[in-house]
Amino acid sequence: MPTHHNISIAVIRRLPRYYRFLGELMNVGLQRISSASLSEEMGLTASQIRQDLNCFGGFGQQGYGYNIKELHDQIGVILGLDQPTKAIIIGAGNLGRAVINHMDFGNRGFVLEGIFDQDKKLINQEIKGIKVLDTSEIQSFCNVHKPTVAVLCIPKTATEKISNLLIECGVRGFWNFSHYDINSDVEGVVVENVHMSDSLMTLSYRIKEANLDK
Amino acid sequence: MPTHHNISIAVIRRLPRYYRFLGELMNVGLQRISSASLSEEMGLTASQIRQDLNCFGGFGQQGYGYNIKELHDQIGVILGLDQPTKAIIIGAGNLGRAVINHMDFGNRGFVLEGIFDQDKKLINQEIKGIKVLDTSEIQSFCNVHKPTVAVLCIPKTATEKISNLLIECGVRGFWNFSHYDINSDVEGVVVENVHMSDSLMTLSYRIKEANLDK
DNA sequence: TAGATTGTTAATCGATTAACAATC
DNA sequence: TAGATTGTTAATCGATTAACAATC
Repeated sequence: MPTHHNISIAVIRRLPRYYRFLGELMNVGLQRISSASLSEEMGLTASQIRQDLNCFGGFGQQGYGYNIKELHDQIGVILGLDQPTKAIIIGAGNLGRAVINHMDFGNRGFVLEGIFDQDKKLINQEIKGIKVLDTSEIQSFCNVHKPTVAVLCIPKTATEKISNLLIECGVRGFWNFSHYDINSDVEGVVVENVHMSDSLMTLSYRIKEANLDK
Repeated sequence: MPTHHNISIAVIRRLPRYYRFLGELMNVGLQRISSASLSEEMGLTASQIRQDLNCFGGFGQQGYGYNIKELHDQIGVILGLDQPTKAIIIGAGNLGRAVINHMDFGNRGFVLEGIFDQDKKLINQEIKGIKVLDTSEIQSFCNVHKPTVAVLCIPKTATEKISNLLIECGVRGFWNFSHYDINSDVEGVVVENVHMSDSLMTLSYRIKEANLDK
């Protein structure tokens, strides 16, 4: 079981990308690949690939390269995809429903166990076989099911209050789609802020810059 | 008009966050703020804030700090939010519809002008007042409307072909939600890969790591 | 064995932080 | 003027890249 500490966030953010590319190569039927070939495939340096992988152990073999399936599966284990983490989602509006229907939680290391909303029209509806519960039931649900992670698809005005409640209820991680930055000064609480709007504005800047010369 | 070159991507990615925080402070009715106060608010160093802002010019005043509204609006201009870029969206499934309904394109520097899907059941439906067109009409639509950006909410299997078509049609930027990495070796084409799955797997890793000691 | 390619150390590069003179 | 705070240069830190000995 890999228990590697102090891995930089830059490396961690590249892991899912390695996982994805190796998965493709696997599907294509390839057995082995060198860091040089993979670097060409992925558009980064062979050095970086070897450095990254060596944070977690020697997966390669001198003179041979890396076994694609083995490396793919190992990265899956490093990411924790084999030990599903219990998750709930707060907010079943447009975005929440799209996340529920679109995301393959099972293959990303999570199992979705609860959906909450405050809208009376949504409560008791079923989405992907899970019944939408009233947000007032979050606390009692958490006491029973003890989810580790909450996906937040709620307006920014509600995020601070809800995230504090959830931390009290034992939630240890947030996948946060709201436009509010959760500041997790609480020990052991992890936040992944998605901030789609920020991403879109970044594109706006870069489009403009790319066309300055024209 | 700001025409600043060679700004690092790290700085650019912080701009929307500054914009967001300054917007909040503005709404609260504040007039001015020092880099020191803003750094506390945002959880980064005052040095970094001053460095970042100085990439684009001297917005502050010694002994006083920054005028919140002025700085907010300037960053908006830097991001290009005042000159809306024409966009189309390809894919009106769960995710596509959520993006259309949920994203405030108008306040993020874009105007959504077209929606495309290949599903006969969706074609001719209206979403947010825009009629869904068949993907076969992309080319003729682009000839007339000349959109600059395409939002891709399609499966990864379709992404390479569609993105090549769009580049031929004059599209210069992609907001890509598919699990395929568009490689924009084409001069002047900008890609913002969203990769929600990667984000989720990153959370899986970090949750696991944060709880190793337990 | 010879060739290939890793794992790992050292060098480089870039980004962040600290310091302080300039100035409002 | 004195105090505050910026703009900017210099120092530090960390991440990426290059190089090469180890080894399959």
